[in-house]
Amino acid sequence: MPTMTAAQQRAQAKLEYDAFLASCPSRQLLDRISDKWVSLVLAALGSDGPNPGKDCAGQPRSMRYSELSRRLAGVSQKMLTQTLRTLERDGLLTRTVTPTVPVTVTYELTDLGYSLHHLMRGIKVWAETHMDEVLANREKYDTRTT
Amino acid sequence: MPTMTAAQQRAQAKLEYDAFLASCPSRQLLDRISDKWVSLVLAALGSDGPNPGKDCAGQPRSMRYSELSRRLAGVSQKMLTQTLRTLERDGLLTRTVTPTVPVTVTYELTDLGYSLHHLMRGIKVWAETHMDEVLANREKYDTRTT
DNA sequence: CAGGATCCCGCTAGATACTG
DNA sequence: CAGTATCTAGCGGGATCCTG
Repeated sequence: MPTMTAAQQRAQAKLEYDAFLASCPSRQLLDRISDKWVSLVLAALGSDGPNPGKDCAGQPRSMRYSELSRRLAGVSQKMLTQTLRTLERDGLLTRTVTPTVPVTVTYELTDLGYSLHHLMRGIKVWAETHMDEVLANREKYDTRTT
Repeated sequence: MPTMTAAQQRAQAKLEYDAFLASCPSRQLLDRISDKWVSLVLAALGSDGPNPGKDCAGQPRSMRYSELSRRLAGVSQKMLTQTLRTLERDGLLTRTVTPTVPVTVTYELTDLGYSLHHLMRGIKVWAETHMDEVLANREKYDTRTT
């Protein structure tokens, strides 16, 4: 096993983690990012809300806590805070505290977070795009006489 | 109450579904596909396990229940069955029962499921790829004296 | 404004046992 | 083999109150 190309070594290193294995850390990571609020937070931070047409402008957008809270309709402060904390811990976003009169806290995606944003946004768009199809499939499934 | 404002109608027409809204069906769909087992099932069905090198060959791969059970280490029959049922109901995969001596059941992605597979696989790969980075970030976060 | 802390309910995931 | 059925513990997550 002496000769191994650099590419092979790199490939091996990449396969180091396998989310199919229960004990693999990447399984936990997958579980963590496979979360409704995570996907929505990332989607919100990655693109501006009011004008979704001009998406992926390049630079991440920063948002305040209250902005996020409003954008993600129905989220509780607990879940929002919790989600933001874990995302910050994982290095997906940064939390900036500005000591203004009432304190101002802004959140912004890191490069790492932005890389995931692209994927997550795709998931969200998929859900919105294929909603009709899925709905139709469910109806077919539920009304089959079999 | 039957009358809807013009703004509401326009909003409805423009972006029929918006996962940011709590009441939108796509929010539920997003929640459903934002699931550990969903992502793993889709990842498993989309590409062969033993030889992941020859990925995305074009036609979906069919797998038996027991195959999936083995591939997704740590999954309970309940969760696997439940996940497969909902995915079937949503039209993401097909369930085929072959009345052999011991009954044989195979699962296979539909075109719709395959379209999602690409995205989900990206998420899984992302988790495996950036695991080290995330782990490092966590350590930094936990050991900061601030 | 942006959370921290606490209580507590509900659903869900897991374990176990049974079946066609 | 490929599930279904049942029971239960655990915790995800909402509601509420409080703070810098």
